[in-house]
Amino acid sequence: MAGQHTLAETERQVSERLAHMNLDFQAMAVTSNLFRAASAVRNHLERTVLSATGLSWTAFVVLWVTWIWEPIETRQIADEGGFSKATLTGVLNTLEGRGYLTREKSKDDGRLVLVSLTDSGRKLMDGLFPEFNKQEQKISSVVDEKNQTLFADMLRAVTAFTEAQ
Amino acid sequence: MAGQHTLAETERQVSERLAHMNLDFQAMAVTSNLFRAASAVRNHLERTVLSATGLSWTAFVVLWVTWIWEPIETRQIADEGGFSKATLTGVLNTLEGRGYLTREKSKDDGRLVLVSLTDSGRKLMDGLFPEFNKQEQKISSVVDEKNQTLFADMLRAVTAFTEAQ
DNA sequence: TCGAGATTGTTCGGATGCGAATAATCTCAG
DNA sequence: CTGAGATTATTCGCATCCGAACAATCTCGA
Repeated sequence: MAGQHTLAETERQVSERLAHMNLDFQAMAVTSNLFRAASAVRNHLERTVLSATGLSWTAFVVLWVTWIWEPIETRQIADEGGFSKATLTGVLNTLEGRGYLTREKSKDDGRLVLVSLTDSGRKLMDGLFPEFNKQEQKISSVVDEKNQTLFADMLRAVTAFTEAQ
Repeated sequence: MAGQHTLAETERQVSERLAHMNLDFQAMAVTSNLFRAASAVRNHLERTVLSATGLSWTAFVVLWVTWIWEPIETRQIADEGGFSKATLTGVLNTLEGRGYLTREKSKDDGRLVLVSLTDSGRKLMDGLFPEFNKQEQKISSVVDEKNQTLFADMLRAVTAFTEAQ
């Protein structure tokens, strides 16, 4: 829940407190709502879809990326998922311990480690992702069908620009 | 950086691997780009604006919410910031230890704790937030001026719907 | 008034999360 | 061939993160 203040109340209070500072409130609204939305959706998906599996959000992302690209180099998982290599090492330990994936040294380059799903991990994702996608569909449906492409395009543009900085 | 695969390559690979599963790819694009964008922007702001201050992202959010609403109840900080009470306790310990804010028991309700910025904390935000907002402006500028309102509205709608679930 | 139930912040245990340092491996100019 | 520099995954220390259990406090019907 949004707590005591609605989004509108919060934005009113912000502009009141910061009125004298000559800021770009439009830009502030864009980024702050970006984080709010991402956080709300993540929390929702964790509670509705992930909690039953005992997977953390990051663990799910790791499994998902591996599911799509396996066998995949660890550095690419970290890139796709948006977290550090150090974080990934810990999550891979967790997921390997639960038998969802395996690590294997690359034969071409001894520095690299390749990650693949086990049968158990693949079975998990086969059952889990359709469920996950149903929730994605419900959430996305608040945006008009015709605007969804524009919405995704805007998000892509923000990502591309920011990563290029 | 986005790593070896562009956004387009990733989405192509996804639809190739999951073509047989009858999923809503439009919805998948919306949510996955939502997370990518939020993660990219957060990482960028951490590196460009926050790293010099030694503040974590969450610590900054706590300071920002307190800055806007002080004196503020801790439960509201957690609500506005989108993280748990348990997390907040730890971050408040850190920020209180650095002298940026103070905790005080509510006189009206002995269960509540009120948080306020110290002079040091207020001074920090006075200097830091305009810098932060400049980056927000740069990032938001990738979306047409006339579309920014629509963009923020879509994000607000996603948040409102998801939190109501 | 009073006590069962609700609410709040903290504590606890365990899993992320990151930057910096490290060891292993690869690259490529000389 | 070779060794200095680059690249990679891991380790380390520390700061988030969260759900669950907890103690303190409030509420409100009987």
